[in-house]
Amino acid sequence: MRLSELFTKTVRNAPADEVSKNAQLLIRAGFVYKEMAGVYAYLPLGLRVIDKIKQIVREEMNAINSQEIIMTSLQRKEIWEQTGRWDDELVDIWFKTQLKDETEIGLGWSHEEPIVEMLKQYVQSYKDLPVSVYQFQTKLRNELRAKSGIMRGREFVMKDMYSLHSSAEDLDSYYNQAIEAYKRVFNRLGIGDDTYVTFASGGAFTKFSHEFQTICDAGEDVIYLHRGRNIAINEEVLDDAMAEMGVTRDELEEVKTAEVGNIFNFGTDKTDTMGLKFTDSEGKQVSAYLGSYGIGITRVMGVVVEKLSDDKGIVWPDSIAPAKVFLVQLGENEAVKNHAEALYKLLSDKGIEVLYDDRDLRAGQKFADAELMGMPYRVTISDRLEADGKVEFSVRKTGVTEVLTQDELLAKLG
RNA sequence: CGGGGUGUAGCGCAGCUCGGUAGCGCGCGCCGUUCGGGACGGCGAGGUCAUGGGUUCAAAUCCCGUCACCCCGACCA
Repeated sequence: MRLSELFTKTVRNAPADEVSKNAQLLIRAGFVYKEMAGVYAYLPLGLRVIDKIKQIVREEMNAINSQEIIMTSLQRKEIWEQTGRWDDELVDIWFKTQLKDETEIGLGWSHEEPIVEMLKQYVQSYKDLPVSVYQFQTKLRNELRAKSGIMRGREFVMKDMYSLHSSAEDLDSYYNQAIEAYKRVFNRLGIGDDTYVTFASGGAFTKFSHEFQTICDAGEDVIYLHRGRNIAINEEVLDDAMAEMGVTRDELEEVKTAEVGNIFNFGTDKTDTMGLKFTDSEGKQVSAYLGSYGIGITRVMGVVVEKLSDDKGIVWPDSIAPAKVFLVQLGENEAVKNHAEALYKLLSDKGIEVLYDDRDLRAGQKFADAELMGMPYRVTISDRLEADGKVEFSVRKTGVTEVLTQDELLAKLG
């Protein structure tokens, strides 16, 4: 991608009404555009990040035999009335509207009920189980107050997965597979070290659910952490979980976190009320066991920006950076230009993504933009280096800079 | 939803107290000099002063309403 052709541009000042670090940096760097409070559009660079996060999640969900689908945003009132969750008293974040014929409908803030309803049509026998489906969906929630930039909006992208099983044991086993898959996801996203599987409040079938909480000052949750034993507990279930795990309050460290994922065992709670039954091997009708598993895709993006940026801008991990290399061409000298073009082509042909700064700007502006946008590596080609055909290689995260031959560069990027 | 604050050019801001035809910086366009850390000079474009009403000879400025946005709190399946 050539910066000369990219329609977005960087700006020095963030909008005054944007306070959160993630939104300030993402807006300044041209990754997102604010449509209204809590509602952000994703521009070319931001979309690339979203797509990469999705792809990592997709690979890990596919690896545990889940199948990707897309449910709908428009949802039927009747489905939600089955579990009582159409009620504004119970769910206060509904966006509701109506069809031209005045049929009341809701805009999807979650998809548990619709998914269960949909699966009723396909699950009749124990032979149809287990089944796991997931989707990337734009969730719409009428939050009273949006805040923290893209970390808590009224419209956001979430990966939600649902699994149905013929027994509690089978669900447990899958639930544990999902925990491991989630750990791999957060490791690959570059926040694994600070992300903890956390005890949170459960439901009718289990004492606890599990949240994936990432240490982050901009987060909204507080958890209690035992780093040595790798135990994390949400404050809402602190007493119960401490008893369960045999730890005391003074062994635990209080930290601020952002919830980047959660998994929940519904047992047969929802399938009972919604009537999702299958025929077991003895010919009896029984309710299926349901698990649900979420990851906030756009929230994770915000958390990564919050955690990994520095005073100069964003620092993307390799795995989700819009491009691996920010290629800077300094000056309009023919030889330099040709060299930069050739390197752009060479790297691109090798499958290395390059953001090529071919704009006619001064060095300072290009370097400042490179740092703001946060590609993992910067490669500079200039008059000064052209004599011996070398390039400058700089690591965004550490700032370490060295002059390399092309072969050395390729080795670094390989 | 309670409390507080802010709306003036694409972005950041001044002007409002004390009414008199709207200004600065960045960005943008053209010309020239510059060119490895956000250059400099010259010329130029760009504004229903959030919005509706009121007061007045005259409103960005004063009064009333509305909307939007931000912060704190509450809320967060």
